[in-house]
Amino acid sequence: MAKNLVIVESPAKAKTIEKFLGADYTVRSSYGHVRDLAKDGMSVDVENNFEPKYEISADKKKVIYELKKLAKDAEIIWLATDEDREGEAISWHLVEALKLDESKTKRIVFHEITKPAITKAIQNPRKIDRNLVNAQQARRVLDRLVGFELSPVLWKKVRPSLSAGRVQSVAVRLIVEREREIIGFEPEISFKPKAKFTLQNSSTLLPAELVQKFDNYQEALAFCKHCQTAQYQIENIEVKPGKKTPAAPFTTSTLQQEASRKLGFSVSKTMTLAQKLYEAGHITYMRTDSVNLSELAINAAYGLIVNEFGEKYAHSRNFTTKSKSAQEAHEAIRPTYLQNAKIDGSYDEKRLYDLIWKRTVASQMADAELEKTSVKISVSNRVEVFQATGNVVKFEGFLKVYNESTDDDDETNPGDILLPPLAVNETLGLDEIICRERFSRPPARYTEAALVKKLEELGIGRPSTYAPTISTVQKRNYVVKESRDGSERNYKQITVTPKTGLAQLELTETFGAEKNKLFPSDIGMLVTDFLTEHFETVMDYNFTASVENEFDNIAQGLNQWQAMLEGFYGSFHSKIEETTKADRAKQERQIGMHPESGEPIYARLGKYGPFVQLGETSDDIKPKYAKLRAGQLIETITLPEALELFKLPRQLGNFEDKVVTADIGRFGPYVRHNSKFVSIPKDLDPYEIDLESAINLIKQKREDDANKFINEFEHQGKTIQILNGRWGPYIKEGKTNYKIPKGTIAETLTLDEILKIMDENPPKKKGGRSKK
DNA sequence: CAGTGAGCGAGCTTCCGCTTGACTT
Repeated sequence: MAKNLVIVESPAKAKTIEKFLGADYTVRSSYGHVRDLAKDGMSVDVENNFEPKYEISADKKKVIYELKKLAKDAEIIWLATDEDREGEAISWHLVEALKLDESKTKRIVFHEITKPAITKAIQNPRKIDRNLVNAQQARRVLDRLVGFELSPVLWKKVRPSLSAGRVQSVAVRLIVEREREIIGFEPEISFKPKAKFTLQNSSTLLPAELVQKFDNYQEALAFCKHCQTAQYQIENIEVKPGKKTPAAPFTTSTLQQEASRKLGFSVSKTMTLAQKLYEAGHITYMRTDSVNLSELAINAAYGLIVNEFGEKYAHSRNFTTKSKSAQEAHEAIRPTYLQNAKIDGSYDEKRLYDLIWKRTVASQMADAELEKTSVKISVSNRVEVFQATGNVVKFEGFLKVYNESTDDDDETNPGDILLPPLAVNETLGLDEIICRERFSRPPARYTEAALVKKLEELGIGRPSTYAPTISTVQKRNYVVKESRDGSERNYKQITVTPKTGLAQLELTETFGAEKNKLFPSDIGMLVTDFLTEHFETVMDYNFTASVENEFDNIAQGLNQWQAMLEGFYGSFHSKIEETTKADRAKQERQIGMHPESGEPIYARLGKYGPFVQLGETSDDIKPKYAKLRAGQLIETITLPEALELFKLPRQLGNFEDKVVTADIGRFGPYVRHNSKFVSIPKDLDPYEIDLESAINLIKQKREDDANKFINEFEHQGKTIQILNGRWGPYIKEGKTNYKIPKGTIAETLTLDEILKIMDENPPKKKGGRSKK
């Protein structure tokens, strides 16, 4: 039995460290937190100094059992959890849960998994920092109080099963407010002429853009008319050196952003892949807020760059974190072995690794040196000037391997834009002017990764919670991630060429198309409004930052954790009591009147979601209802859109003595006949479809269903069918489906074989994990 | 599965941060 037991948080880390430490050390993992506030109820005694009730988490019982056994026989137990608030608390909870003897327990910390770092840590043990632990308890208890007191208010005042919390509610608020900025946005129009000039000594054309812009069509037209006969001359040429510095190595947040922009990965996909890379030993820990690289890594990068690209490409640097909330318990995300430019793995794992490798190497490379040339071109008898810009990369430096993307625009790569040789006072000829109407753009909707970036800037959430938070707000239906088609609009354009003269055109473009963006739902907007009205403090974007400040004070021993909670809870709880007496939150808007009947039309949020209502509820006649379509909001739906909704369902006529209707449901347009549903394909329209096409669809569906049938058996009075489904053959008994194992030939299965399969492949339960 | 939109009421829902798998689609 080993003399020493070392406990870390992650099993992959344990494996690595064990190799460094040798036979006298057993290294095990706690798998994160082992104890938490008891699962049911508040488990915080607010009457009694916020006494927390902790319990060993259900999934950690076994871990604790194993660790207890090992601890009993060890001479020294080294608690090597992460060096941050949560890590310190894990160590303390381990002491409590394992009932460790303080005299044989030591606390050690290291930020990087290298042999010198670990050896040094072993030589410098300390005691558990109780102040830091208390800061964590304050954080934990505050989050429980906020979440478990706010959520029930929502159940009563809005709808059951909703949730609110310090992090998720602010995340939703960001999306709601951004949407409202977009709704209220009035685009400003402008006209900015772009020209191409001919040169005397060269056949290449010189592209240039007017520095000024016009804010109405008449001014733009007057300018373009003038340009037909104007003289053009180079007024001056300015050459400015510039440089570009590589971005810092990846943190969780920047990795998520770049993987989203460059590879199109969702935040959770990035994390799943990174976890795989980490477990395979390819990269360092992937949940980190640090941009720090170990000395070992910096040296390895230097050697590699000198070797690969030459000495002048190498530039060792260490980056400092901008984020104030960073706790920096780990290194930045980097390849474990930089010499491995390629690894084995799935296609996406390789792509993510490649991104990490390039970003890390580039961060240790020289600045790129650029040269920006700016040429001003005067227009005779006008004050406006055209400008041509050229960009030349004089020395590519880090750009040789990597260039960071931005959210704003597609044109991010500063490739060379070469200008032909030019001289001051040189006269130019006009080849073409295109002056098109431009519309200013509203702020962009958040992508998942852009939301993570914003949350990090506000200090809200941690690397381990960004991905879960994004999935929570979607699970609660506060937010949907969607792609939406844009709409069309007209724009004016004036073109001038020497040959064809001046032409005025009216053209169309699509705008506002969105891909994988976050949109708020009606319920998300309602909950946000309700919470901001009653709980301004918690919903404030600075709430987390200010409580973090107080946690820091506790960690430094300047304040007592219960005292801090007392200060918060008093006013918070009285707000809760107050709100319990407040009115139910509801969302209702009168859109207008029906143009023929004069009945009022409302948009409302009901039990089953948002809908429009035609007529008053109090009338003797029942009002007519229709559900809102995906993408429509109570806040923005218009009268014509509402009228359109009432046109469905349409009765198309009778087929086989049963009525045929067309409507749009959750899964898109459908035709219904004899309580059977048939999807309407994209090329047909539920508003237009006639009885004949609908009958064809029904007949087609029947034929498909007939092909679906493979076999049928009777067993104990029940019918068991073998059917062809979307994912191959399956067994159907009543309403339950059973999977058939791969490689089984469904056509020849006997009843006995089928019963055996049904027995071995029980149907999955609905609604996720059932709790005991 | 996609019709619903009144009311009653039992029993339930919920937080954030650490970690992995075990799941489905």
